[in-house]
Amino acid sequence: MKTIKVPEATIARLSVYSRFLKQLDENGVAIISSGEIAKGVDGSPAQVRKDLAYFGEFGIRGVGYKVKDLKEQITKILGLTYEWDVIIVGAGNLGSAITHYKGFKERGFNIVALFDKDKKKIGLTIGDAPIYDISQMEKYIRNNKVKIGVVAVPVPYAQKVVDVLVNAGIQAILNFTPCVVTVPEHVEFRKVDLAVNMELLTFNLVNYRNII
Amino acid sequence: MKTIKVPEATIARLSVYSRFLKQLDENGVAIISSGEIAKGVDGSPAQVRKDLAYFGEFGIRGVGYKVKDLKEQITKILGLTYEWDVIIVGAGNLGSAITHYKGFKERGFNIVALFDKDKKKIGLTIGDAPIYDISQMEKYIRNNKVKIGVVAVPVPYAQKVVDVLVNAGIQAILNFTPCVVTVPEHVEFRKVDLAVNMELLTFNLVNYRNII
DNA sequence: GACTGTGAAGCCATTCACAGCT
DNA sequence: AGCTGTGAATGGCTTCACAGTC
Repeated sequence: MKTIKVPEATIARLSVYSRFLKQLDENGVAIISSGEIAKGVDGSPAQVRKDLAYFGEFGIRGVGYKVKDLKEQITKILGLTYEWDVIIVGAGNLGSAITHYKGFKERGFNIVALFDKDKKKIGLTIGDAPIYDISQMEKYIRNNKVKIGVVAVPVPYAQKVVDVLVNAGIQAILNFTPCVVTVPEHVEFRKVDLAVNMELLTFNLVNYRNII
Repeated sequence: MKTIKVPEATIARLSVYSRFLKQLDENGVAIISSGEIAKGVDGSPAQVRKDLAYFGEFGIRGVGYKVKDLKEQITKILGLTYEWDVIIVGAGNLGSAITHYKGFKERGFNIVALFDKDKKKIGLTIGDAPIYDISQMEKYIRNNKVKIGVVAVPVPYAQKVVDVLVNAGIQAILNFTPCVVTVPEHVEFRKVDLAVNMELLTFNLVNYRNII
């Protein structure tokens, strides 16, 4: 258990390195330098080395990194040596898209169930994942010891859904709803805000590029 | 035209303030302090003031900010006084979810068309937006002077799609494909990486919370 | 008295540059 | 000679604390 603080940006990059290394490994590349990693992920060599240095010495001086070893180390750091069961709350378009998203299964995240309040959807499946009534959610989380929940419901329900998740003992939440929700300290929480990303684009267009 | 550099994090927060102010305005709130904004968006009062100070003096000392005025100012800063036409490349689950996403239309982003290579999808519509053949994309962008494109295609096609967008004169790209793509300097580019967000959660679970 | 606007301080992340291995 | 690992320097964002205004 490390005590020094690792920047969040470092973890985000490790995730990207890890995908890149997986590719390299599949293509039979055995050794790679920080400079080549940097090129492959659009970063700087020094940053690649610094990021890795938070967790140990994985390279060979004068040579580089063994692709297979480094990939495994990062996989372990990111907690991806296990598969994670994930539930999705909200079986609308976004919930459905996330369920189908290839990137999750590839990385060890299994969507095991969706929950919705719309009676017409209950009993259907999306991909392999069944849709259950939201009233069953708390029990399901407890029985199956689900640790990760994704929230993809309309804004007015978000806080209520999060409260149920927390109450059921979920450990981590990824929220796609564009509103502020409060979560107790002991639950990991992240937000993906699509509108904010769009508005970062338009800000730059009008302020730095004289569009319109 | 400002020359001092505004942190990207500031813009992201402005986007959130702006939504919060819209709510307040709809609820008839006329004046608000930086402290109350901070509470509403889960931030700090000093940060709210600093963020706003990059763009001018919008408040009244001893009083606070006029909600309506501030909302309008931020709307202008973010470039949201216009409506933006947006096209989506990839009419799969993700493209479809983004098209339906309420948060975009509310903020002035109109999905005007989708493009796909699957002949079975061509001619269908998602919401109000028609799906066209990808071969028509370049012409469509030129004719309609579309400025923003969203990329939601499988990894192997991402770079090719981006090249076509750039070539057609698109100004900004929001990319949902989890891979590195290169874009020329003059095009605004942002990436939303769902797997990275998930892995930030699992990293924290295994490293700081002893899960598993 | 209350709240904004802001220079200064503090903190955190990235980049530099070089010592240490192979 | 080549590349990693890392302390030091830099740069940037956030927080502090207080002067200025209503």
